[in-house]
Amino acid sequence: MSRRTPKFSTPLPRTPPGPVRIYDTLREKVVPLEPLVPPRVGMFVCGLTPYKPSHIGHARTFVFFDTVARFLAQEGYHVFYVQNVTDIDDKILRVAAEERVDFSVVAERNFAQYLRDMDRLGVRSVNLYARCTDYLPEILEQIQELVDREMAYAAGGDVYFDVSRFPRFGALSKQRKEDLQPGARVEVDPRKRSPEDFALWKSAKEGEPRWESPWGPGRPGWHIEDTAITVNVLGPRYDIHGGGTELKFPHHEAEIAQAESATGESPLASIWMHAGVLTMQGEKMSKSLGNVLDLSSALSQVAPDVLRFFLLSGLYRSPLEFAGTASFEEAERAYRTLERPYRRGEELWREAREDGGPTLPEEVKAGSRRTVDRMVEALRADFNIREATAALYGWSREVGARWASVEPRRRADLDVELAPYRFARDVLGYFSVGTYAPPAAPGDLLKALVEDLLKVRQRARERGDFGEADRIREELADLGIRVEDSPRGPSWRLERGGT
RNA sequence: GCCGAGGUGGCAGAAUGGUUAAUGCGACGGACUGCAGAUCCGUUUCUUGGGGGUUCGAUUCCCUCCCUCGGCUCCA
Repeated sequence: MSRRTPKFSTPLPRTPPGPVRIYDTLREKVVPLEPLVPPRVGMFVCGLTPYKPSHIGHARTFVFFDTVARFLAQEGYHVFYVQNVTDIDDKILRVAAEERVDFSVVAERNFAQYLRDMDRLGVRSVNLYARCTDYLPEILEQIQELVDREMAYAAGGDVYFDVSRFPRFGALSKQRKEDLQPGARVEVDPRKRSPEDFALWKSAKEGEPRWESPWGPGRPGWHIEDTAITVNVLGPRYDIHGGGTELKFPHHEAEIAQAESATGESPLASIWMHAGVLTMQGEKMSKSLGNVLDLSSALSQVAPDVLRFFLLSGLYRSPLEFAGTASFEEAERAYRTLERPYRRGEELWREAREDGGPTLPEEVKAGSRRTVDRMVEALRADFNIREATAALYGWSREVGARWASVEPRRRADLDVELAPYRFARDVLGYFSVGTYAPPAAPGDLLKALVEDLLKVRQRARERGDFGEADRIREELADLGIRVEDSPRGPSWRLERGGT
């Protein structure tokens, strides 16, 4: 596949080539994406530590980077997207100890749940989920390399990275060593030579899981797995590193220090992307603060497609405020006003004639193309999803009037009119993610009964007995069956949570 | 204290050194409908946190003050 080849099942208007521009935290400006080995793009995003079920704050980051990967693929890049899974760490051990089970039970249970939730949200672009515990040889090798180069030192079974040997430490987060407040939030380990040093290897305490190492039995520190994984999977340098903004310091600084010291190559990642946090009542949603909404609870309150839409609203770099149910309700209304015309268009497409070419006026075809162009341009400008969505709203107004009529249509025309929606579907994941439970799977018996009732109602309407007609409609509504009249006759569907 | 990101209409939330500051939600009016819904059309509200500066012109650039959020070794 060459660059710029659309991946769509239906032809999409060609958008003129142009670079994707992304804000790079390290350089503090928007820079063009220039892959090291075009058209390949290597992308790594810091994954989660599955010690608890994940929440909608995590989902924001991962839904966003899923969209990044989808868009880059749409732009013709061959994306390889890696996410790590920190399946061994202090908190997992703590939970495992409480439950009296092996740490892997806790990690695998929560990770499996995470995968199910991500699947429901339409996150499907990750090519490799790399578990820390699957990379012990690579981790040990990288630590050894750092020790050999005297960038790290062993101390009582632990191994620490010597930050004083890496002057660029702090470049990403713009922190100067002297400005840091050691111990501001976390106790300083007395075995470190300097407070800013960080652990590469932690010696095993009594009863803890352990792996053998030249420094004694223990387990990897928090930061080392990511670079051991990326150096081996993506190489010493790669194109995009993503993660939540709160990981900038110290985690991403540590990654840079480790990888660049171990490989001697720089920069580790060409572009550092940071997704803003999800806040709740003005505070970061955080597992440790406890102000979290678990993904599974969220998905019991709101349809997955609406949740995805909500998480993608707003600029990815800014904080996104979650105001509880009100946020979901507003997102739902906003999303459905896009979804309704899309569904209508696809329905018309299914009913349309297959033969013949497009008959739409040129300005309609141009309008469709302009809309897609505007969406592509918005996404190329540092993933402005909001602007891309605004373009789709504009297009919805245009097709809304045409699609209200009952004239017969051609598929070729509808392909043109649907192109902007299909772009949103494929790239942003709108309209393609699960909606409320039974989408419309009424049994045959129910179907027959409802259709019969609607015939009775139609006869009542025809003889002007609107009282009876409305009564039938209301009674059906009470049963969760929604009836709507249109020039094409009545239609009905099961409401959310309906029969 | 230090670093970073922000403060835009009733709400959410974009954008730009220069015509009337997107878009959505809400509200109001109209068309369509027996009614409702959906759809379409129109209206509604901000002069862009306070102050100062640069400029022919700033919401957009600079300075300063106030406030919010994130980070300063648990965190997506």
